Amino acid sequence: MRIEDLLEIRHLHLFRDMAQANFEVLMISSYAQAFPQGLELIRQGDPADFLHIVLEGSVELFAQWSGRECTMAVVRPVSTFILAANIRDAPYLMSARTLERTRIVLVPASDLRAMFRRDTEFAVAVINELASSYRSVVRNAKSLKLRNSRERIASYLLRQSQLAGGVASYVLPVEKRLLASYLGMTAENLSRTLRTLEADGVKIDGARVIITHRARLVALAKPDRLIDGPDAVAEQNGSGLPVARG
Amino acid sequence: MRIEDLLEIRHLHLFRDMAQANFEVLMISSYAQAFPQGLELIRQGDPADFLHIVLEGSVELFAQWSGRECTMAVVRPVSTFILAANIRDAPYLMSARTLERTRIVLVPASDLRAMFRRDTEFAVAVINELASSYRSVVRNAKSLKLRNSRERIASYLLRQSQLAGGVASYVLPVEKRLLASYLGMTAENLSRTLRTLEADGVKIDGARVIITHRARLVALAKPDRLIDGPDAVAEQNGSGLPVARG
DNA sequence: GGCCGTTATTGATCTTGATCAAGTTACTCT
DNA sequence: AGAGTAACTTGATCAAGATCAATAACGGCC
Repeated sequence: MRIEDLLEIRHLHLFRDMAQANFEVLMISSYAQAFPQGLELIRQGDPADFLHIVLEGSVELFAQWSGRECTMAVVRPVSTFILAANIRDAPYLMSARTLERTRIVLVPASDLRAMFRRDTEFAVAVINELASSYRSVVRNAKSLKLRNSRERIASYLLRQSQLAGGVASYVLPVEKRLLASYLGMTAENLSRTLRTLEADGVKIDGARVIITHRARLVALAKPDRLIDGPDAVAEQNGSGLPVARG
Repeated sequence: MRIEDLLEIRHLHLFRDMAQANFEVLMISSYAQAFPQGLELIRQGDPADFLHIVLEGSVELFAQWSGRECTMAVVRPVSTFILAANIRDAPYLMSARTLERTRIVLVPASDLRAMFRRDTEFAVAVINELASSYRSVVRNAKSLKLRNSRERIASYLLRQSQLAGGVASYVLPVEKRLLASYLGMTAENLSRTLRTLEADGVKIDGARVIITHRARLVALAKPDRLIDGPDAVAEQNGSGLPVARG
């Protein structure tokens, strides 16, 4: 593995505080690998052998049931995914596929499980990471159960604006098809609703979002810090869609 | 606190493996308290000062937004809830109210956070608890996004039957109103759908469920271990509704 | 037992969102 | 550049589920 990769991984909350020697032990049995676009990295139900760290590219986490499929999250560099399955030594609950050419580091799950018994700082980091992930999914479930699709779209658009620094205009970080699935609706419905949202203070031009009347959009979205954050770690791990850039 | 309460708490996965001395440290600053029915124990957004352990009774976890409300889980003895908020030292994402007279032990969150730095076995237990809770919520989100309400009801009924030991007849462990909210639908819709499910192998008589043609119900529910479990810890913590008794 | 408030059911209607079916635009690949 | 594919949009229709309204059943409580 490259030196610069090791440094990036070392900067993750998960690995930041552990002893250098222990970090090296973990990394010695890990390896980086590049995957082409559209490759299924993980199939739900498979045993969780490796913690995955995305170095470059992006990965979609999705779930399947009875011939249906939905997007659960998109993971961007540099962050880890499916930590919980590794820890429980249980089958993956989600599948994963690359959205583009992606470079990933694979850390053997057995080494992880051994390590947090030996390194307290690492154990604490794992605890914090899991607690954050848990809270992210709870937020997500709240949004799904308490909001209708119009409100989910509005709050998503608003949150992306905040994450990009409060800008009024930005580009959607993912395809609309995928966004629709993430928000729990069909692509057609997203498209239609985006159009009707022009009356509520946001204009869509292709992948570009322009907030024309923030107050009106806020009145519709009713953003709530207990659903929409801010939550420092939520956007870094695999529990949300990636951040938009202005 | 009573000796028998301490013993029950000690048997929880979370506290089972830690050193006795450390357990006592945690318990010395904790206290048990009884609450009447219908009391709001926690309001979402409040700072997470205490880990809650239910000794007797039952507690509903619910979420509110914009005047709407939905049930997220029901916690039964003996188990803990809102561990993640305590760990993150962050506001509660969910509210909690007693469904009946309930006895609860409150453990100061600051003591918890100090303790998993000192006791590795406790840290490992916290890691396992959080990983399980995370997976439970993911299962829940999958069910909400991939299944329609008819399928959610069918799989819920089937799962309860399994949890009660594979019995063909059992009593619903919660009010239908609450079940409807947990499953993400209105009470009217649950009522109506339950009726139409008679054609699919399950009969409802008040709170009693009688599975008349299991194969037919299975064909509709398409139970999936990656959504419906089994998952040893899921039912013990605050991530699911309680288990039915036959 | 009978009263009262809550929960459950049932029916009628309405809204939201899904589905089906074209079209159009955008992107990729050679 | 142009063909081919995939993504997006738009319209028409349909189905699922919500809402509103009224009644029925249940569960505590004196």
